[in-house]
Amino acid sequence: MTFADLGLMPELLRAVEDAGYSEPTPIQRDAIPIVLSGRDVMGGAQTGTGKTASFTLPVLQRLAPHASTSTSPARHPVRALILAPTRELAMQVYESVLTYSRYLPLRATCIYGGVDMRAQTQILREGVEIVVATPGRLLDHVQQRSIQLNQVKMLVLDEADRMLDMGFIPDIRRILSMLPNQRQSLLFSATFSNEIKKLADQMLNEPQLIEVARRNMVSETIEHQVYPVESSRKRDLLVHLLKTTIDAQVLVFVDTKFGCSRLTHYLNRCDIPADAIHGDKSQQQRTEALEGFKNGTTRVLVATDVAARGLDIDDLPYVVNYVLPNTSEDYVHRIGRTGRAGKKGKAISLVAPEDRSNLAGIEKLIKLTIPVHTVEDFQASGVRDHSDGASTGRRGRNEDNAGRRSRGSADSAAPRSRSGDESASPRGRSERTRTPARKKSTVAADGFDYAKPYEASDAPKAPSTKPDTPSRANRPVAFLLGGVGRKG
DNA sequence: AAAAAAC
Repeated sequence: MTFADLGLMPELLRAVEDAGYSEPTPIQRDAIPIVLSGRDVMGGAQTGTGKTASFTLPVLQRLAPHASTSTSPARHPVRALILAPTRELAMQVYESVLTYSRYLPLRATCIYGGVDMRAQTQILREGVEIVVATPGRLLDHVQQRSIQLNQVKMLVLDEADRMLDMGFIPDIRRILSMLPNQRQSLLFSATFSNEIKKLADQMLNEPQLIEVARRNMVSETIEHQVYPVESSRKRDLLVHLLKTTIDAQVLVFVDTKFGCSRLTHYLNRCDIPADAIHGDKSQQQRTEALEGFKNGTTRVLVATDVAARGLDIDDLPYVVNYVLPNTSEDYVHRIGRTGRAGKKGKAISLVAPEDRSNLAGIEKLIKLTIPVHTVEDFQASGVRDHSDGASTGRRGRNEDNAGRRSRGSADSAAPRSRSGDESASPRGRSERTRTPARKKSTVAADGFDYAKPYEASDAPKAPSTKPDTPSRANRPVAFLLGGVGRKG
């Protein structure tokens, strides 16, 4: 199966070839012919499946008959409107439009907030056939009369479930009310909640349902890992992982904007170059941060959920949940930044005892019991009801993850940590229970030898660790990381 | 309970 078999025109085939693609992905195979036929589409697909091209390509082809080299604005009315929930996502879709429209005289632009309106207004006045936008700024332009939507014949709602979460529904409704009823509408969503179905009912006309991935499924190329750790030790565990097991680019998710900045600064203090992206940064900083990460300049990007959805980063091998997301669905989205397009990825979650129920919810959603990994001196107990201390133990089912917390007898079934740690912490202690004393094996669960000296530059300058040891270069890692028995 | 999105 080739792109030509899907009925795409030569101008688009050339652009696809230029971009280096030869074979359509499943969602492209399903969606492109249907969109070309003019039907409405309700599309469900996990990210990294080529979803964006599955609508940008046929949209461009549908508009191609209207392409014009004329400079008259009247010859370039807005014919296709694509809405996305975040600015970065809008930009990404816009880039896809640019990539595939290079051999067609169609004009496109991207409209979003946080930047000066005047340049956008100017481009809109000159006329564009395709507008990719976030809802707020689009409405702003509508009010300023710099854009007319009464010629829109194609509407795409990307990441519709996210739009719902973000309370965009009133904006969407307002925008819908300005569009002609005679139009083709495409709605893409990672999940099909009742809310989404309701929106689809109002927005779509006899839609064809395309569901490539089973709902709420996660890519099978992703390896999930859980590291049980007290909250207070998370940052040092992360530093440790970044210096040992995480040997490549990583996207680290946190729960708040403040926490995002704080963790980024801490990593930088530990000589780990890291950048941050969150909603309180200027749009320029956001754009630059994402750019640096996408082109590989930045190894560690710390992000809020602004980066949780849809962002397509080539070959991202690691995602870390420094804090578990608030909803299980968000876990699916976050980790979907890795393991894309059939590539392998690792999703590492640092889980504090208080996040236990959250973890259980995630495991229930993804129908997987995530193997627990431990690093000597960083582990915490009580993260899972009966399997704490398990190293890479693969437990078949999660049948009894819930409702067993009062059963002290679970202890006897608790597997031991791979590092030979026999004193795995008993469950049933209060949360303030410190990590109990344990044997000081120098080789950690991940095979990393703590006793081995390492570069001075690796030393974290954690304020909580005692900085008064003379020769930094010869200090054992465990000590540097504030480790052995410090909290015993 | 936080994040995102218009000024």
